[in-house]
Amino acid sequence: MVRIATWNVNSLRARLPRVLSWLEATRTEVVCLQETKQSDLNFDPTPFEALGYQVLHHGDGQWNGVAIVSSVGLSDPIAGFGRADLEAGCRILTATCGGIRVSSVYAPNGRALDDPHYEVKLHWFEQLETWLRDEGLVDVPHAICGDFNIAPSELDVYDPQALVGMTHVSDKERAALERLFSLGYRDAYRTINPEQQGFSWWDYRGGAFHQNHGMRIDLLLTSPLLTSRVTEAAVDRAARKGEKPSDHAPVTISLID
DNA sequence: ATGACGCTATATTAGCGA
Repeated sequence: MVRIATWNVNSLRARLPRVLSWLEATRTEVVCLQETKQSDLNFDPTPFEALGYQVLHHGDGQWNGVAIVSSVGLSDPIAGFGRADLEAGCRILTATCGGIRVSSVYAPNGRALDDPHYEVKLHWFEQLETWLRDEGLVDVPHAICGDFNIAPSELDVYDPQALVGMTHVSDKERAALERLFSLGYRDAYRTINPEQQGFSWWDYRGGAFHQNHGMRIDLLLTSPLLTSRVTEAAVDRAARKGEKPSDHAPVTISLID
């Protein structure tokens, strides 16, 4: 059995103690991190290695930044979409862990429907789709894990009415996700839990977590060869509690061998 | 509620997140 988790940590520097204690407590085999907010030059693998993990980091400064932490091997990395001219802010990193291709992704936010960043977001998903096709990744065991900044359906937000006209729930964003499903990928949490709400992000403001005013935007998309192996999918709400939490909780899937 | 909260940068406010 192998577990794969995804966790937007909102600064790995600020969250390092929590991330390390979570790894120690759960011993999750593969963990994809997003928003490390570090450059590769400043990234220190030592504390992960001290716990028996390998780690790869892809970041260039203050914003974004993704990493993969693994105790079951970490090889054949691809940073970004594999070409410097396609790079868009260090938002995707791929490697092989225990025979599974694993991508840690941090999709652009979009900000607002009438903001230029919204088009950047949609374009990034087009690039992702093209890259997945070119690499043929849907035909191998592959998990795309990360903060997609899209809530797949109305079930995945606390109040659909309150979010009309906002990003994360628009038709174009959801269509971008649907195109990944059309390739053959599946939303592992929703496949295992067809009707259960499993929010993974709650705003820091306004007591959103305690009111469970959240969204499910952190997803693990599995290729067919992996979907058939998924036995569990769960959000670790406890990791959103306590002192200095990220505004995201980790989401974990379990795979049979 | 043009709000809240938290993180970062050669900072003492502004940009960004979702």
